[in-house]
Amino acid sequence: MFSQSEENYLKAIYHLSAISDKGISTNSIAEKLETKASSVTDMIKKLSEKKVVVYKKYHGVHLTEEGSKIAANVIRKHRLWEVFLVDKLNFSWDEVHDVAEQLEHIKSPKLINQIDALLGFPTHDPHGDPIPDKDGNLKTIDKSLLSTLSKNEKGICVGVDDSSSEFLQFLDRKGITLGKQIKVLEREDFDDSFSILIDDKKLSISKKIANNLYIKKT
Amino acid sequence: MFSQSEENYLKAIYHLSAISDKGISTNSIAEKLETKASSVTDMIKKLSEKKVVVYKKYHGVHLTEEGSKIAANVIRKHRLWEVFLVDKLNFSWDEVHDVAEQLEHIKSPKLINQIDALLGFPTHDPHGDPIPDKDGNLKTIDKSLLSTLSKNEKGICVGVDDSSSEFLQFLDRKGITLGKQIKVLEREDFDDSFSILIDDKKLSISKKIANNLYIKKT
DNA sequence: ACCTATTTTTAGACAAGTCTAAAAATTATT
DNA sequence: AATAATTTTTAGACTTGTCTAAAAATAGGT
Ligand SMILES: [Mn+2]
Ligand SMILES: [Mn+2]
Ligand SMILES: [Mn+2]
Ligand SMILES: [Mn+2]
Repeated sequence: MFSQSEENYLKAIYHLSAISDKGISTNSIAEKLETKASSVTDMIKKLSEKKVVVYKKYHGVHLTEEGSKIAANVIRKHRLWEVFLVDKLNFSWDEVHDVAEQLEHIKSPKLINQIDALLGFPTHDPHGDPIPDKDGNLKTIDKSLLSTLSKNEKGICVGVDDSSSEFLQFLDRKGITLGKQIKVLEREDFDDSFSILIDDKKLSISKKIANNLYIKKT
Repeated sequence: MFSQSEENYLKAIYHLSAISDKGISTNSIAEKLETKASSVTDMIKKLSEKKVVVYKKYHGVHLTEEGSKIAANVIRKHRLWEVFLVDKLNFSWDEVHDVAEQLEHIKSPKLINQIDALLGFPTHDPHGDPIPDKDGNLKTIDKSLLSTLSKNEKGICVGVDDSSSEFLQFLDRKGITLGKQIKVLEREDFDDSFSILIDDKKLSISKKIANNLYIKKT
């Protein structure tokens, strides 16, 4: 069995692995978990003992097959709970993360399978992130950051890169929610801002926003 | 904020207080939590520092107003989650306890209030135990152990004293579930067993069972 | 290749929660 | 009231997970 803390480390390493595919550095884990590098080194040794990560001193870690499965399962639980909170309990997408961070550690296979069924076996969480299946496999859909679209390209909002409540509430205020159709009217080379069309309304989108919103081109 | 462990101690003391109303002994807490008396003494000191129990060395503890509220709230969460598991996720009444034991420690007022609403503000858990309201008040219904009924008395099954899955599964096999009408046909003085009528069928009930099943007389 | 800046690991400490074994206090028995 | 049995507390130790400060290794720049 793995402790809450161990699960959080595995999850962090899993997420970091999606970007770099090299050994995951001690510092990057520390930053993600808001802890100190020395704590990370300690924990990594323990996880290495348990055969869920491979550790080469001074050269970072990567997950073993088993470690990867455990991490994917925690992420599966996290995202299913997020869907539950939004679909069944009227939470908004910017309120779910902290609660899911707790719920993801509940140990009961039946519980999460029943939640999965109750929700109709959803494939994505409220932020557009894919939900791993029971074996830990997850299919990534084809999506692009808004910032990579060119003038006149169209698409549907399918996800966010930053799930902070500040960003999500900002999107809410602008009327941007997942599923909405958008079209790029203009790219401003000057400040990398965008002019887009959404709900038949023209909207100005800063560089920062464009770098955190995923679009599925149509 | 209170840790998972602290919450479990408060809950144990709360439950023990329902029976004795004298100072709760170190040993009884240790037994309930399956830990050692020395560990209990340590924890009690900490809880006393935090003003949630009153502690007199060698003479046991009792909850303060605040401690009682915290305990009632944990119990409220435990029982609401149990109802959720049975009503919404097809758990049977003998499967819910261990999962609820984990879920009761999730910290999110909104979460539990929404669960409460989703369930239609239930007043009792699947074992017939009352659910405390938001202020920690709980109304006890008038119920008697089957073992206290006399010949020809009638009533409805409203609760169990022992919630172990062994006992609950035993009741299931006998066809005894909450809400069912029963009538005492005979009391055997020899072994304190009972002969009862349930679903128009005659059933023999041992002393042990009669001591763990609550009836609301009608 | 050498020096410097950065990253990572080690060493030692601490808080929370638990345990065993021994001492102290309470309660029960004669 | 004295002694025996039981309960409770203390003392010291251990585990998990964390931290700070110092040492060691790596990576970068000239
Ligand atoms: Mn978490
Ligand atoms: Mn999410
Ligand atoms: Mn219960
Ligand atoms: Mn419980």
